[in-house]
Amino acid sequence: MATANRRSSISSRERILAAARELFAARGFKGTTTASIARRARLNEALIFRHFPAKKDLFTAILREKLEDERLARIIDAAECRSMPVEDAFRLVAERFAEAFDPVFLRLYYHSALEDHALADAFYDQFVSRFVALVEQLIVRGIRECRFRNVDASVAARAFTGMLRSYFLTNELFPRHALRGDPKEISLGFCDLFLNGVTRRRPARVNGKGRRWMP
Amino acid sequence: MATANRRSSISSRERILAAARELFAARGFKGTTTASIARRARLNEALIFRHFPAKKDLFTAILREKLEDERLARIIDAAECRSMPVEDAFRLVAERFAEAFDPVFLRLYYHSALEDHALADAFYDQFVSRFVALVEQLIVRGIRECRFRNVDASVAARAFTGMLRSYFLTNELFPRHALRGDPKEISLGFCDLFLNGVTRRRPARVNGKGRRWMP
DNA sequence: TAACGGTGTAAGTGACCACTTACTAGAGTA
DNA sequence: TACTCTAGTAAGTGGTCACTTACACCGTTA
Repeated sequence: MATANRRSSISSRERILAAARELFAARGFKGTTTASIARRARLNEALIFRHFPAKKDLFTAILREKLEDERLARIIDAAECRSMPVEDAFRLVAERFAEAFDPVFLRLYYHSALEDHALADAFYDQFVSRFVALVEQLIVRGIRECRFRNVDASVAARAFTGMLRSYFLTNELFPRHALRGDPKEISLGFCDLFLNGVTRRRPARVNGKGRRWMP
Repeated sequence: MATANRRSSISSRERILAAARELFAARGFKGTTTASIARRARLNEALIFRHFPAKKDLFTAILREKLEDERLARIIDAAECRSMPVEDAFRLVAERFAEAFDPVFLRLYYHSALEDHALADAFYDQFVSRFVALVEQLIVRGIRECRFRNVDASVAARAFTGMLRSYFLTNELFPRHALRGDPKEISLGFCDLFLNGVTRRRPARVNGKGRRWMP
């Protein structure tokens, strides 16, 4: 510790948080030692306990930061969506989702969900379920405006958000199998599939009746 | 320990595996102690180390069991799908997925994926990626047979499998927000959405042109 | 019956971990 | 200068953990 002497406690607090965020994300709560956090933050382990009464409080502080993230709040703010055609609203929502995606937090989030941490539930309440609800409202509106079929809105909302969530989760956890391409474009591809499905519309030249067409 | 005396080593091995499976699933690898496994299996901790050289070998034994699961192998066996219309193949695949779903294993799997366990990757290679590949082949076939639009098959395959995976994952991790209803029916609902999308087909009475219809 | 091997156990053991204690260094202020 | 307050540290401490050791029990077989 030749140099490091004159450092404000604010910056050391930030350094502890940053180091802890990365380590908790990579190894989970139990898998991360306070000694390793101190090592990565390049400061003494005892300092951690000056700033946070216990290891678990450090963990909750990190999740809480996200709970107060304004960028995330913007995604579930439906205001702008109301004034545009539903189809465009879907595209906007998908793009926003791709923008807000944070791989470090994703890992933290699933770690804490699996470890049954109360804050993961809080995060779900505050963001995920409201995001699903926003999508559901859009679908209901689409049906009312006769643009959408009369589908089950809650199932459809899960389907749409599921495509997005699963895509980002898999890309992060299994990078070897990640889908190549710009995440925003792929998210827009999901929009197209969600809106139109894969089935071909009535073909230009009808050469059969019912559901049986020739290949 | 009044009674328990005459018990075969086979049954104790099974009991160790069963106890470990539940605990690892609930708390992850680091979060589970060998003492707690012994307590749940109602036997002495030292016995665990007679059957498995180390804790991690117990964990890998559990994942390996799944890797050899025949029921899972059936899902990605495309044989039966080839002889039926693509639409029906999708419904079959979705139903099989719902049948094979195992919540205990799901947790184990994501725990090990987050903890960067090599066997999680092996599981992805052996099942998940082959499942996605099967769906992708079905889509390619649907396009070739002119039943499907000319969509990007790999994106569409992720979309379809993502709906299913995300639905089951969320139901397990956030039961308070679980979608009510029979999982098989909901999976079939996803099929419908995937095949047809949400957008309404050309309406019976056309009362406008372009994309702007009246509500 | 005596030696053996498979099944089980109680009691460690050293390593590691979250957290504490008791201390130093220096800046601000009277 | 003397006091105080804050930032920082080295060296514990008690508890927990994965894993080991040494031994008991008992059915089988030579």
